[in-house]
Amino acid sequence: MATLDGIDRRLLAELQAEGRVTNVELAQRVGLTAPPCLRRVRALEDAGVIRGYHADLDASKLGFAITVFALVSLKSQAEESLRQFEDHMRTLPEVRECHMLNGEIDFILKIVSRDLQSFQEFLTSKLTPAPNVASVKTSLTIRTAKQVPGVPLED
Amino acid sequence: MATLDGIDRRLLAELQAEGRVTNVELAQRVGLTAPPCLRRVRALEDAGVIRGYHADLDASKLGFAITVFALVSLKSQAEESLRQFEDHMRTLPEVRECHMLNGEIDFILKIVSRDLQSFQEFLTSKLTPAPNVASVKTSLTIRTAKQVPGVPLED
DNA sequence: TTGGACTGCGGATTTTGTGCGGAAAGTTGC
DNA sequence: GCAACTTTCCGCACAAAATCCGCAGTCCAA
Repeated sequence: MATLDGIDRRLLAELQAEGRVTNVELAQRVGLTAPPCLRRVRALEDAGVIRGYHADLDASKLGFAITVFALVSLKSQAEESLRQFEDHMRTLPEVRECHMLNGEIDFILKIVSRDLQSFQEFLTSKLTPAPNVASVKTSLTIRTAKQVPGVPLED
Repeated sequence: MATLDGIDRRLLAELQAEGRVTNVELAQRVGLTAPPCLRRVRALEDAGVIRGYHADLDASKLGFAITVFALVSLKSQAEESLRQFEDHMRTLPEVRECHMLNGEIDFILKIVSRDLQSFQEFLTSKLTPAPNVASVKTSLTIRTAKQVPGVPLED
């Protein structure tokens, strides 16, 4: 956990909100000139605080109408079984997120698919028959009210 | 849903994976020169296909140790009640995502917090007492095996 | 053939990125 | 307690690179 000063936090907040600002603009916003601003950003990248940058795409405009959350329980919670399941999830492009949870649900998945048919095809041919899967409960997203990336730096 | 050709799709895939590539680099990767490449990107931005760009930050390195999924049921599913709840969620910085679901669970939330104490403070003072909330079931994330933004353009 | 859309080229402007001098803050030794 | 040293980081200057505009040529489709 790196030691960050106030300027670093403002840099991160700005870049999280608007990842393609120019360095000169960014420097103005945080009250620096461009060179030290760039050096700080590079340092944050090298330290792994900034993992990368991503375009935020409109899924519906690209023909991905379906977002589903799947609650998965496994038959065995042995570490090797968990790893094996996670490795499998990493190979499936429809699975965008895979989180291991406490409690009786073992994993939650976020799945993005083009339509209901291709989702069900995915579910029955890729997810449910995966080794060690005990149960899968899925919930379709009706609408998304909020979708903000990252962490709440604003407080 | 915009009409995209193969070059557009490759542009989007590249920008989703690496949102800060320079335009000249991007142009090379998709087989264009820089000016038409930039015009395509601008057009995709204007069309809303690209909603924006965001830095991907390491939550743990910034002191946000806790990610929680909360399954929320409301007392009333009237449209006005749903809207009211969504509006409230939009005001809470800890709530990073809020999706309305089908089935008996009404909403799923992704919540990011600094530590267990501040999360429980948030839960008992902000979420559970929110108007119209019937029940909240939370699950702590043990570890995250996969976290990929956006849509599966690679297929 | 003509219109429309898009590409590639050239060049002005802006941005990125590096080397260097100097100020501020913290540290060591006396 | 204080001076000298070290460290760190800023801002300036300048070179390299990318952005982004006007313009002319090209490729389809009507």
